Amino acid sequence: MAAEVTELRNAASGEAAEPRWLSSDEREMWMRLVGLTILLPTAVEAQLKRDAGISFFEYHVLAMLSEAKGRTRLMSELAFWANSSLSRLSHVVTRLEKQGWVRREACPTDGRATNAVLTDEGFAHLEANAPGHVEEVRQLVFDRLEPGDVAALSAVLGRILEGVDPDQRRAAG
Amino acid sequence: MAAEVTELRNAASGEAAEPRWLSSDEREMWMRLVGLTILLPTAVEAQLKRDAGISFFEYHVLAMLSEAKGRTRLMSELAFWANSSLSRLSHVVTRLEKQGWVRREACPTDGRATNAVLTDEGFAHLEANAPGHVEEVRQLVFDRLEPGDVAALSAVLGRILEGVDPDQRRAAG
DNA sequence: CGACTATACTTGAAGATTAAAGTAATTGTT
DNA sequence: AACAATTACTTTAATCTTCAAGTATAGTCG
Repeated sequence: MAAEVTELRNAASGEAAEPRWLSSDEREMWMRLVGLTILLPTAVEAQLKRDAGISFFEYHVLAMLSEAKGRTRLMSELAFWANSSLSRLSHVVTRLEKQGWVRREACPTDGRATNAVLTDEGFAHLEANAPGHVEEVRQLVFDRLEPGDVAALSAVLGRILEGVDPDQRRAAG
Repeated sequence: MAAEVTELRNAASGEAAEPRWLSSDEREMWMRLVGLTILLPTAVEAQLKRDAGISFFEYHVLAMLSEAKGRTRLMSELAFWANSSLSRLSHVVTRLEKQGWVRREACPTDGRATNAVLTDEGFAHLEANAPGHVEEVRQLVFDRLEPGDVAALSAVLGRILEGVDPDQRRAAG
């Protein structure tokens, strides 16, 4: 009975008795995934910084605004599309406002809310730098994929993303 | 002849005349990849911060040290394995040193170089928190993959990584 | 209607990262 | 051997992000 208790101890509490260590193939994949999460943004950022004087995150914020109708989004919506906390976004929008690329407007229907609006200057800056950016993304990513990889990768990434943020809404910060 | 010149203008300079915009499938995949590079590290970090009081990057540095022979690596080697600039690593090692998890040693064969060494306390801390970390990685990533996904993903990630840092050595910072 | 809680941000300070210089040792050059 | 260039970091300062509060408006419930 004593042995049984030992064996069941963790199972009953919901914890695995023995860690489910990664196999060497899994470990290899994980190392690559970790490397990618650091190196890919860094590489994309280098091009944008050099050619557009802007960070990847700032570019992405402008891009998400440019696609919204009226080039306008609520801060909280924009934060979601930019994978950002509200706090981070607020600081960045302040900077973008100073550059004249974004403007804040009070939301007419909700007194608490703020709309971020892409200005014409902001749109022009985005438009001017989009070709260089997509070319970089192509060279770094898509030119290295084979037919079928896009669909396969997209599906796998989608499944991982679901778990990373189940309710699809990032917490406040 | 005038038209011909126009057509060749950019081709000759090596620039694409018309940007190679992403298709909607490619765009979808890119958005997911961008989301992953932000959300996955954030999620992993949350577990480590909560349970180990350590950042993902710090954990990774300790892990890369633990696998080296003598639990020792040159700063520049460690920076490579941690996907880090030397500057960033230097700051982090200073912090880890203050916590007693890492120690610096002069390299005996090269007066310019510094070895980072994982202390027993550092190893113990890593050992204590590794199970929780791998369990989180399993839940976030591997439990969501189907058979064959590991090999396929690993291959694709490997190809992208080659382009992101062709010489496999990150520049100094 | 009035308190109470929740939502939607904004702000200020603390902590981390990046960028630019600075230091020191080593290697290559003549 | 002397000098320049390179390598391997470290350090300082500027920038950015996160964290913890703070503010104001909007719903909710008695």
